[in-house]
Amino acid sequence: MKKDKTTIYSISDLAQRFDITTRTIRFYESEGLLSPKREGQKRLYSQKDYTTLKLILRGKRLGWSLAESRDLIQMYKPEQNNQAQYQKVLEKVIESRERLQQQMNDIQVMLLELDEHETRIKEVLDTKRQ
Amino acid sequence: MKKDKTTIYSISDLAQRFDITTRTIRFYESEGLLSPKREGQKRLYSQKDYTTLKLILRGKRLGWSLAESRDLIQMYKPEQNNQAQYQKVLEKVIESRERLQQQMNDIQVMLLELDEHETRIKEVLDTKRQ
DNA sequence: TATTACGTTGACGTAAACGTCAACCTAGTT
DNA sequence: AACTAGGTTGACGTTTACGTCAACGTAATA
Repeated sequence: MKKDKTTIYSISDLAQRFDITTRTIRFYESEGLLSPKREGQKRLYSQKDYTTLKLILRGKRLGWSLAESRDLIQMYKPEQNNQAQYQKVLEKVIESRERLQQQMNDIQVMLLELDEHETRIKEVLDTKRQ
Repeated sequence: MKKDKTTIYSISDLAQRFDITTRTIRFYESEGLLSPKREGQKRLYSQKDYTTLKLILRGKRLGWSLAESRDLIQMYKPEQNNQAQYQKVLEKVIESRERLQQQMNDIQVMLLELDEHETRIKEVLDTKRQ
């Protein structure tokens, strides 16, 4: 079963696939990050919802707040019809990109420091060995 | 005044330079991330403390918890004397690197999606213009 | 000597992001 | 009909990372 457009997930389905709790998923909805269809009471998640969740969790791994992820999600929604709206979205794109580039930079610095530290340690271990 | 080894900072000095509050700095100390010298009651921060703070804030920008940053800081301390300790540090180095690489990957995906979205929007704006 | 600047230690408050019940509904199975 | 598996909505609790007082100390300056 691959991700064709008609695939539908239950809440526990998603919880399992992403290794989070159903409580978390409902919480994201209450915060305006998700808005699944309903069948009676039960929530039905589409492929789009799945993608949105993936985006949220990616954001979390990068330390983005739910509010920030919600903004991103809004940005990707095709509700913007007039020119002014588009301009705002383009500005948001730039902001997000800048944030991500700062994070990239931070990561590179951290990786460099890790490398240096590793080298130092291995040198100590080597000299000890003689 | 550049960063020679003897430069000393007051708490409000650091707060200004990093644009955080003194409360925050004291909080980091209470959580075991900093341990400045004292002059009577007053805290005196060395160049090492400065560097540690920089590391903490870099971690924050990447969504690392204070506990994680504290582990990193511990890792960089030259207290480890026996082989087993060094081995543990090397493992930690690997873990940290993996985490950072995951984050790098997440960033690249996000940047790609931003690019695609920007392109789509600009296409719409272009076709509208005709 | 009084004020001002800068620092200190509690103690309590708060926002974000959930966890943890409890009480309930519903559809299918024994 | 009773049970089980999954789902629902509150409501309250918890952790992290600080903010916000209050009450006090100390050193330099007016």
